[in-house]
Amino acid sequence: MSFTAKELLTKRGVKLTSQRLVITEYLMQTYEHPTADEILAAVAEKLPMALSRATVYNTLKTLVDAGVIREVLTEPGRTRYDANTSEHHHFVDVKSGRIVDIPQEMLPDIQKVLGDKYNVKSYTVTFYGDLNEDSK
Amino acid sequence: MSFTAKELLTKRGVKLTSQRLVITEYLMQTYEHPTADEILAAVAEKLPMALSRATVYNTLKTLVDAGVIREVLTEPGRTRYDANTSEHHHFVDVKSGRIVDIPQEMLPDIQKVLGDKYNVKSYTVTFYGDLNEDSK
DNA sequence: ACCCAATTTAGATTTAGTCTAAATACAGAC
DNA sequence: GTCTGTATTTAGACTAAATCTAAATTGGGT
Repeated sequence: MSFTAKELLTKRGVKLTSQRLVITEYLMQTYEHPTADEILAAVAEKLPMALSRATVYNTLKTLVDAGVIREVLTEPGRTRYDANTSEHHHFVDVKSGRIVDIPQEMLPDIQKVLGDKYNVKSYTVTFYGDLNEDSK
Repeated sequence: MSFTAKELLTKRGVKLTSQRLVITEYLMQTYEHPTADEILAAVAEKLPMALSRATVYNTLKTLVDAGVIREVLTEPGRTRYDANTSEHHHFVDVKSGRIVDIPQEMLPDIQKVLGDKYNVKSYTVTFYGDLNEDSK
């Protein structure tokens, strides 16, 4: 049901390296939708081995291409990453910047409403607003 | 019904300058969702006066803050701009990169479905897929 | 015409991301 | 286990997008 990072990479045909494993593991256990630099900082500090900026970017590209993670675009100029690859969307709390996952099932299916003219392969919905804290 | 750039800026409390006018006019007559650099290139070439990069960025920020234009985030690392401020969404043709406006009315209203926990102020839907060319 | 605040400007700076070429790691053949 | 070739990682140079700075310009109000 729920895969380890190692199983997931293998399943998706990504060769195992310690850098790829540790980046994937980090993304799987955070809900923070971190940027590449945040990933570098977080992973580098808990690692004995070195980890270069280029490797973080290379690895993120590899993982996105393999479908292991997704890019999240919610603000200008920064790309964030999300290990949740189930179909889902995002809610941005505009005060804190916190990004919360919104499962596909919470929304009506709008994939089909566009009709023949548009062959929709995927879509993302990004909500902006205030997250009601007491119902966290 | 349909405003001139000058009327729109005045209505929104943005002081008139020739740079602001010409950038707003350019955005109002294109459907290309251009980046800041594309705006600079397009506007600079048809202008007698100079126009600096900083002014383009300053002006775009001013116009976004005043609600005259919107930012469009469809791809990593590049911010695009759209003078269509009616509630609408975007379809990205993944082959050509062309971005097409999708009016709010084409979609079910998903503003309300999230319930009390989320106070949605705005949302954007971005579709990715193939645009069927013969029905253009 | 003068003044003051807002705007524009060139260019330096910052930040996100890419590229390059050398070093390292790893899987398969033996 | 060692060899060998390809893939991966690396440091650091580089590029591109956006911001900052401080000086020059503009333009409305008197």
